[in-house]
Amino acid sequence: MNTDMDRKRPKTYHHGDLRNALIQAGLEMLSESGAAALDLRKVARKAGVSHAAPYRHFADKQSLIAAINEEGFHRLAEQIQSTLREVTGDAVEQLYGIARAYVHFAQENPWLMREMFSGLTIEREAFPGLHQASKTVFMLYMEVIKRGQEQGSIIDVDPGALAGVLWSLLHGVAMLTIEHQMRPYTDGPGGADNVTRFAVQMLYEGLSHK
Amino acid sequence: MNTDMDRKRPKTYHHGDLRNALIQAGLEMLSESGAAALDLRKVARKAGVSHAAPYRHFADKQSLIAAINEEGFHRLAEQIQSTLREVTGDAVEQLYGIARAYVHFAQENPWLMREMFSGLTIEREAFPGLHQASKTVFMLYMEVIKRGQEQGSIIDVDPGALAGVLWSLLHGVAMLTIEHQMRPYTDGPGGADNVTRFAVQMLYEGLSHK
DNA sequence: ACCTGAACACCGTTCAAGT
DNA sequence: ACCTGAACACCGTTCAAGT
Repeated sequence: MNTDMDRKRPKTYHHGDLRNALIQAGLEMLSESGAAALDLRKVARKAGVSHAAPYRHFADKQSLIAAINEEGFHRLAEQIQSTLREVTGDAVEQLYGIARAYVHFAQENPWLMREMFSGLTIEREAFPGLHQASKTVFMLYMEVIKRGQEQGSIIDVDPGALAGVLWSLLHGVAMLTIEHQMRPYTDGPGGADNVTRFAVQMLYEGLSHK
Repeated sequence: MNTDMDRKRPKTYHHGDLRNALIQAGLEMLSESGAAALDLRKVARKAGVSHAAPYRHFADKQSLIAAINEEGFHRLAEQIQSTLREVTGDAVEQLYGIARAYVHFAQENPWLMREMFSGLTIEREAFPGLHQASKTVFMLYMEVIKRGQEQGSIIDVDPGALAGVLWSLLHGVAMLTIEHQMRPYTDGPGGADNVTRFAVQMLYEGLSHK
C-alpha cells in the first residue's frame, strides 16, 4: 500500500492516495485499540493530515467506516477463497474448511468483524457497495453447497437457502465466540476450532436419529 | 414502573426510582431512534432530570447501556419461557417454538438486540450481571435439548454443546435477518419465520442423505 | 484539486453548591 | 442522599483561506 509515491512527490502536501491511507489507518487503529478508539481526528493524524482532510474523500465518519467494512468483507472473502484453493475435492471437507476460515477471521479481527455486521454505527442501506461485498461471501458458501450436491453428499434442496443456513450457523458460532458467549467450550487452544467442527458436523448429520 | 411515589412526594426533586426511569427511557429511545440517539443527556432529559443526575446511579454511559442490555436479556428469556409454556409436550415442537421466539424478539427489538450482542459499545467482561443474564437464555435452550433427548427425538450428545450449536444457528439467523443479509429469503410477511423453520429443520434432519 | 486552521455545536464527565 | 448548573475536554463537521 505504501508505494514510492510518497517520496516522488516533493512533499507538496501529503499523500498520493489519502483515501486508501485513511482506510488503512482506520483498520489498524480498529484492530489495535477497538471501536471506541476509531475517531476521525486520530485517524487523520495517523495518516499525517489535518482533521479536516478526510472530508475531501469521505462525506462523513460513517462513510469511512463503511469503506473499512467493505475492505473487511474483501479480506474475509479472500481468506475463504484461499481455503478453497487449499482444500480441493471433497465438498464436505471444503465445508469444514470454510467454516474454520470464517471463525478464524472473526477471532483474528474481532473489532473489524463487529463493525462489519453490527448495523449499530452505520446505516447499511446507505452503502450498496457493502451489501455487494457481503454477497460475495454468501456466493462462496453457495458454490460449496452446490458442489456437494453434485457430488451427492448434500441433499438436493435450494442451494441458496442452504447457504443461508450454513452462513447463519457459522456467523452465530463466530460472533458468540468472540463475545465469549460460548465459554467454556471455546476456551483453550483449538477450542473454537472444535466448536466449529462440531457445529458443522451436527448440521451435516442432523440432531435426529438416523 | 411509574408508581404513585411520583405524586406522594411533593416534587421535592424528582423520582423515587431514577435508576429504573433511566433504563426505561433509554430502552424507549433505543427502539424509537436507534443507537445513535442514545445519548446520556437526552436520556436524562427524557427522565426529567439534569444531565448530571444519571451519575448518581451509573458510573458512566457504558454502565447504563449494560443495565439496558441486561433488561434486554431478561425480556428475551421471558419471551422464550412464554413460548415454552404455550408449546408443551413434544420437545422438537418446542425447538421450533423457541427458535421463532428468538428471531421474533430480534425483529421486534433490532437496536436492543444489536446492543445486547455487539460488544462494540461496552466491555462485556466488566459487567458480570450481563453474562449471567445471557446464560439464562442458554440454559433454556439446553433444557429443551435435554427434554428431546429424554423423549428419544434428539441424539445423545453433550446437551450443552448441542445448545451452543442451536443458539449459534438461531443467533446467526436473527442477526443476519435484521441486518438484511438474508434477502430475498426473509422478505415479505412470514419470510423470517420460514427461514427460521427451515434452518431448524435442516439442523434437525441434517444436510447429508439419510 | 487538495489541504489547513479556526470556529461551532454537541456530548460525556466532573465538581462545587444547593436542599 | 440526591440533584443542579457551570465548566472542561474532546469529537464530528463546516468553511473561508491558502497553494
